Amino acid sequence: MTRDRRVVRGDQTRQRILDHAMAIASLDGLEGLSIGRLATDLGVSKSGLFAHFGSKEELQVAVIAAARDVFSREVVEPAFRAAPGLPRLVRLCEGWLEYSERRVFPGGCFFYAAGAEFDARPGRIRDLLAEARRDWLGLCRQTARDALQLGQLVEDVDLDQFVFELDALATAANSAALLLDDASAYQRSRTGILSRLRASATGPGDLP
Amino acid sequence: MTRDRRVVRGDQTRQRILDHAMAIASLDGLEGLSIGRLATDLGVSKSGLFAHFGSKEELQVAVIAAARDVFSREVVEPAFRAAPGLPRLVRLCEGWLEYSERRVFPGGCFFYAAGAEFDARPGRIRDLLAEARRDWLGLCRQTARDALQLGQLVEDVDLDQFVFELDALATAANSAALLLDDASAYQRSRTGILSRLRASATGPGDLP
DNA sequence: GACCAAATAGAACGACCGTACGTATAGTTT
DNA sequence: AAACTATACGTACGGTCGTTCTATTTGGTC
Repeated sequence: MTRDRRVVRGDQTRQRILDHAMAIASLDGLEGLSIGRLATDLGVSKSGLFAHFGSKEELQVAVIAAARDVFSREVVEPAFRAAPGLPRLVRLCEGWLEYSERRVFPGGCFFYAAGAEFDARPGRIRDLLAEARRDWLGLCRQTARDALQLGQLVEDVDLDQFVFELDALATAANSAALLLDDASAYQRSRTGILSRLRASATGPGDLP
Repeated sequence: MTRDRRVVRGDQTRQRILDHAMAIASLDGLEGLSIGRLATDLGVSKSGLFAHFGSKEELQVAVIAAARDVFSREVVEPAFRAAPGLPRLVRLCEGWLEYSERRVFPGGCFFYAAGAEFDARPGRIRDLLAEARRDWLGLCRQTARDALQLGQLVEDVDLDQFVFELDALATAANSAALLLDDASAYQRSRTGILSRLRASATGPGDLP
C-alpha cells in the first residue's frame, strides 16, 4: 500500500511541527505559540505549516492532543507496568515528578502551563485542558479506589481528598522548581506525598 | 502645594489604568494585556495611556507592584490583626483562600496566573514574580517560626516542608476552582490545611 | 490674563499576527 | 506518458501590536 507511505510522509512533518510546538507552548504558552515563529524555527514556510492545521485554534488543539500522547507515554504507561492499586499509585506520583523534573517539556509540565493560561478563558481550548486534567485526576482516583478494594488503604479514606492532596503536592513542586529555581522542591514533594501515602496505607508493604 | 493636586490627578488616572490592567492580566495574562485594548476599554487614547509607563514592560512591572499592594491589603494586613504565631498563620491560609474564592482578581490569584506564565521566561518580570512568591513563602515561614518559638508547634517540625505543603494545598484549590469549575476544591483545601496544622500543632488551642 | 508644565490626544511607523489564494513540486495511479 | 493528489511554497491582505512623533488641551502659578 502506498497509502501508508503517503500518510507517513505527511505525518512525519506534522509530528515534527507538533514536537517543536509543544516545546514552545510549554515555555511561552499556547497563545505565545505563533505560526510564523514556528515555521521559521523549523525552516518551513508559514503557509505550508498553516495548511497542516487550517487555523491557529486547530493547531492548539493538535498540540494538546500531542502533549497528551507524550504524557501517556512518559507517565501513565510506565505506571501500568506496576501492580494495580497502591504500587501503581506510587509509580504515578513518582512518574509525574520525574516527568516534571526531567523536563520532558522544557517549560515543565505542559498541562500546568497551559491550564493556568486558559483556566479563565472559556472556549474549546479550556475545555480540552480541563478534560485532560479531569482524566488525570480520574486515573489517580480509580487507582486509589483499586488500592482501597485491595485492602491497601484504610477503609475510611476520602478518595477525592486523598487525590487532591497528592496532586497538590506534585504540582507545587513543578511550580517551585520553575519559578523559584528550587530543585529541592521535588524532594519536599516526595516527602509530603510519601507521608500522605503512609497515613492512609494499611501497611508499609507496598510503599518505598 | 499644587504638587499634591498634580500628583493626585495623574495618579488617579494611573490607578484606574492599573486596576483594569490587573483584572485583564489575571484573566488573559501579563502578555495578553495589550496597550491598545486597555486604552479602548478605559475610553482613553493609546498614546496617552502609553505615556504613563513608557514601555509595555514598565506597565507590566507597575501592574505587578499594584497587585502586590492589593494582595497585602486583602491577605496580609487582615492576618496581622490576629495574634502572632499559629493564629496568624491560620488567618494567612484562610485569607489566601478567601482572596482566591472571592475573586479579588477575576482570574483568581494574580500571582498564580502570572507566575505560571513567566516561570520559564527569564527576565525582569519573572524575577519580580519570583520575588513576590519568595516574600509570601517567607512571610508564612516566619509566621510558622514564631509559632514554633511560642510553643504552638511541635519542636521537630520542618518549617520549609510545613510551609511548602500549606502553600501547595492552597494553590491547588485556586487551580481546580478555575480550570475545573470545582468550587468544592476550596473545602478540600481547608480540610487538608487544617489536618496539616493539627498534625504539627502542640494543642488544639489556636486552631479552629 | 499670560505662562508653564503636565496630561492627553492624534496620526503614523515598522513589525508581526493569522489567514487566504494561486502556484510549483513530487509521488502515485491509471 | 498523462492525470491526479498531497505537500509545500510565495505572496499578499487586513489587522493589531508596541512605539514614536507632534499637537492640543488642561490646571495651577505668577
